[in-house]
Amino acid sequence: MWLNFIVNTYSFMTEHEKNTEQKILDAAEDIFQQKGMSGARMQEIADKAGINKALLHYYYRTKDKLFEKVFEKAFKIFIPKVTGMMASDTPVIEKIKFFVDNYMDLLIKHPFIPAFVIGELNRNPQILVSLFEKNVQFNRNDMIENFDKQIQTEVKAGILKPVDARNLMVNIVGMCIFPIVGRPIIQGVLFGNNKKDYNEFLEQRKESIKEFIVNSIKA
Amino acid sequence: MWLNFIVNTYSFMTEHEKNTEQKILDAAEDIFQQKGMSGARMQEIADKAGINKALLHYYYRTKDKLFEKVFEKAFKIFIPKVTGMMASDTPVIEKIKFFVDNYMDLLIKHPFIPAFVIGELNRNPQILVSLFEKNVQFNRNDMIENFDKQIQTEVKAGILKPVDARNLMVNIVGMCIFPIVGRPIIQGVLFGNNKKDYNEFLEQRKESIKEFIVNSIKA
DNA sequence: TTTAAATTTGACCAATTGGTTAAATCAATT
DNA sequence: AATTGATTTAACCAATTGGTCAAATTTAAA
Repeated sequence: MWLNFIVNTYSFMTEHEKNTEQKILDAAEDIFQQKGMSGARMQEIADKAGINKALLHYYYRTKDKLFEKVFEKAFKIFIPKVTGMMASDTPVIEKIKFFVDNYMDLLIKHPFIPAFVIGELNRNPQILVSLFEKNVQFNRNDMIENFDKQIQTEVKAGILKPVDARNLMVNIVGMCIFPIVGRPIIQGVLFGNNKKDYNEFLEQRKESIKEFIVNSIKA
Repeated sequence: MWLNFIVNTYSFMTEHEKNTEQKILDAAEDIFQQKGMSGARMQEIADKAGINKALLHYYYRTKDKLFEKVFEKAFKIFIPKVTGMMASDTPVIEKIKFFVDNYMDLLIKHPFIPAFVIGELNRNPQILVSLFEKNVQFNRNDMIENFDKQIQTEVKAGILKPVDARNLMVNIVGMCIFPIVGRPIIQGVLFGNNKKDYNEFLEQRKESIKEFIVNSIKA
C-alpha cells in the first residue's frame, strides 16, 4: 500500500501486503547486516525477497529509508532493555548476573547485529542523534545515576569493593560483546577455527563472565 | 616505479617515488578505515593523496590490492605483538598489567583500526586465511599454551584463583577494545557526548581495568 | 644533449548502481 | 461485469564506479 512511506504497519493491511513487506524487511536485514549500508545492493535484497527491484522502491522509496528501518530495529536489539530490571531493588550482583545471562543469550541469537551496529555508528555517528530523539526511553541518565547510587550504597554497606559504575558497565558489556564481534579472530587464533568448540565456549562464557565479575567486585 | 605490483619498498627508490607511494598509502588508510572496503572510493583516495586517479592504479593495480595492503597493516597493529613479553618469566599479573597499558595506548593512538578490522573480518572472514599463512608468527598456539601453563602453575602456587586462560584473554582484550569500538554509543549514553570527558575516561580506564582484573584473579 | 625508462595526466569506457515510469495484473466494491 | 485503486513488473535512465590507455612530462643515465 502506497502510504508505507509515511506509516508503518496497520491492521487494515491484508495478509498478502504484510507478507510482501515483511519479506522485504527480512531480506534487507540479512543483506544489510552482512554487507553494511555501502556494501548492500538493492538488487540483492530484491532477489533474496523474491520480488522485483522496483517493488522495493515502491515500499521503501530509497535505500536510505530501508536502511534506517533495518538499523533502528537492530539498534533496539543491541541496546538491551534494562530499565525495568535496574529500577528494582535487587542487589547489584544479582542484577549483573541477570544481565549477563540475558544479554549473552540475545547476542548469541543475533550474532551479526553488534558488528553491524558498531560499524555503521563508527562510519556515521550522526545516526545516533535521530535515534536519541526518537526513543525517549533513552533518558538513561536517571537509570545510570540510580545504578551508581545503589552501587555506592552497597559499597558503604561493605557488600562491594569500591567500584565506578561506568567502568563496571563498560567492562561487563565489553566482555559480553567482544567474543561475538571478534569471533572470526578469536575462533581462528584460540580455537583453531573449530566452530563447535567456539559455540560451546560462548555458552560456557556466561558462567565465566559472572564469576569473573563477582570475584572482582565482591567485598 | 612500475614493479611495485610485485615488490614493496626498496632502497633504490628515489625520495620522490617513496613520497608518492606513501601519500597514496596514507590516504588509502584514512579512507578505508573510515568507510570500509565497499564504502571507499578510489577517486576519494586519489583526491586525498593529491594525485590523479590513474596514478593510483599505476601503483596498486586494483582496489582489492590496495585494500589488502591497508588491511594487513591495520591487522598487524590490531593484533598486539606480545610474543616476547609472554616468553619471559614475569608473573602473570605483571604481564597483564604491561599488556593493558600498552594495548590501550595503542588503541587510543589508532582508534579507527579495531572497528575497521572487526567489520571487514565479519564481512569476509576469508581474509584471515591468507593472513594466517603469510605471518608465520601466528604460531600462537605455543604461546597460548605456555601462558596457560604459567597460569595453572601460579594457581597451584596459590598466587591466583583458578582461571581459564582463554576466558581471561577474551575478558582483557574485550575490556580494552569495547570502549574504543563502542565509543559513539558509550560517549553518547554515558558521557552526554562530551569528547573531552571521554578521552579522560579512556586514559583513566587503564588503571581501572588493571585493578578490575587483579581483584578478580588474585588469590 | 640525447635517449630511454619511469611517472603523471586527461580523456575515456564498460559495468554497476539506485532509482523511475508506464503499462500490466490483481483484488475488492459496486 | 465494470470500475477503481493497490500491487507488481519489465524496460529504462542518469550517475557513479573501478579501471584503461595513449600521450605528455619528468627523471636519470649515457
